[in-house]
Amino acid sequence: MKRSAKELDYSIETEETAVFAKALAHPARIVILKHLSSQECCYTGDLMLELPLAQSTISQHLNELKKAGLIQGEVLPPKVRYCINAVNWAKAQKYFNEVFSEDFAKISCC
Amino acid sequence: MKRSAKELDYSIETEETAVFAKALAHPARIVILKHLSSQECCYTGDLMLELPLAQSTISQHLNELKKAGLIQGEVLPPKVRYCINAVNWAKAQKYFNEVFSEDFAKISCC
DNA sequence: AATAATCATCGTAAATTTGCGATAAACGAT
DNA sequence: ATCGTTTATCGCAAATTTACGATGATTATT
Repeated sequence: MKRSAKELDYSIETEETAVFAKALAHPARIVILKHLSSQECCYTGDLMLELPLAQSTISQHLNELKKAGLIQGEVLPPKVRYCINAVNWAKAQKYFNEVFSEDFAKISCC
Repeated sequence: MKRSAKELDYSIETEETAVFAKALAHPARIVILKHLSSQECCYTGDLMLELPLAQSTISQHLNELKKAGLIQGEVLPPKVRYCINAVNWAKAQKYFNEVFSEDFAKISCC
């Protein structure tokens, strides 16, 4: 890794797509996102029942998703309720649709 | 990372979704995929014109995409022609659509 | 047989990711 | 004021990712 983080070698959209993809790049985070998008909201404790991971690890995964902008947390002491971030969710939908806009089902390329 | 790679803690679909997402989790690979899906096929040399990376690094990224199943290479000495893998491309489309099936545009969750 | 072109692989270094237990922080309830 | 509940953060270790230059492999051309 010799490249500076400040250089801008790619378009904003390309960079953001990669950030969203990285957020999805772990099965635990897929589980969390699917759970949140089907159940509207949930607490960290709920996720501990669905994941084979320590509480601290789940908290880290939640933080990854938050950093990527896909979820948001509302503090309701002593709990924290997590939900999908609607704005960035729509953005991610759009970006992934663009990546996969082309359909190769009937094209025999090679 | 204390967990064994052999344990199966998640569903096959969840694991595969994460693998596809990891393949997309770098801007260079987004560029490659977009290029391939718009241009049908291309050679490694073509990608060197579009990416600020060394040839060996691009080769590694191509290998990542190949391992994830999203692309395939046909050896045409001394070149190699890369294309989208239609079967897994369709699979990835389906998986991402499932993750993002829910629409939060009009739902005020939190 | 030697050369040029193209791409993969090797070796290495730095950064990041993933995981855990332990501990801290926040707050309601007692 | 202390205790229990819930979640975040710290510190650490192991694994993986990303990047490069150098080298190797393959094959057409000379």
